[in-house]
Amino acid sequence: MHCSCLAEGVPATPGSWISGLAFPDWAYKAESSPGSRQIQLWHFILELLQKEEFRHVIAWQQGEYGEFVIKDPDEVARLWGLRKCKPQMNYDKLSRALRYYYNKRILHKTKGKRFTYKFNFSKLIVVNYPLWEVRAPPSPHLLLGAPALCRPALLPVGVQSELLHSILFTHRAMVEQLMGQQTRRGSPEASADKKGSSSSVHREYSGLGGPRESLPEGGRAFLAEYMADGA
DNA sequence: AGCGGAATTG
DNA sequence: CAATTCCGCT
Repeated sequence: MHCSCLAEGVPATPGSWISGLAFPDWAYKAESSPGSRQIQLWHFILELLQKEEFRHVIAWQQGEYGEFVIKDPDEVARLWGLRKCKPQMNYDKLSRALRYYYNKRILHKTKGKRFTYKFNFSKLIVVNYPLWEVRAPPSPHLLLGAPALCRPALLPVGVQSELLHSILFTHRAMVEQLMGQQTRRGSPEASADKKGSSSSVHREYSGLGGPRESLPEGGRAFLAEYMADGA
């Protein structure tokens, strides 16, 4: 169904990992056990954030990389309680859970801004994924790792495809907003094919710095970004 | 609104 | 182990 990533013939040594390329620490521990793991709050947040039908409930803060605003705290709490079968959930409890993420370095609070938090995507992220490429960084927030651009990266075993999906969408959405570039050709999104085949996320990522060269080695492209803030 | 300790839970 | 519940403090 998915994950042609690891079966590409490249020896995927668990633990060893192309130098300099990594997900944030917390991205590794999503669903360690096969299939059956309880949904995590940050995962759920990411999930809501990537669907535009919740734009009025929770959304990325334009201009700030990784920063999001909970526009309707009660509704988010209700949704979260629905997912976890916790009808007594409210924003007070949910926010406590979010606060536990501070120490875990997953989130931190944006002081002064109401209901505003920020993901700690502090590290370079490079993903081996079909037909994805990001080029020249017009924004001061984005520094493209030139040496990393044309180097293949393996997905670590911990990162599951679902999470990968979320992170990819997260990146695209945030990059778009950073560029002030809501312009999409046609109608992308994962609307059509969420499940199905491995080739579900085919989207030409153009518009980031004009015309590009063709993709390296037969359809494989690499997404490379630095997140703005440090730890 | 936001923080974090403490006890509890599955 | 990641919340959930409760709550006193600022």
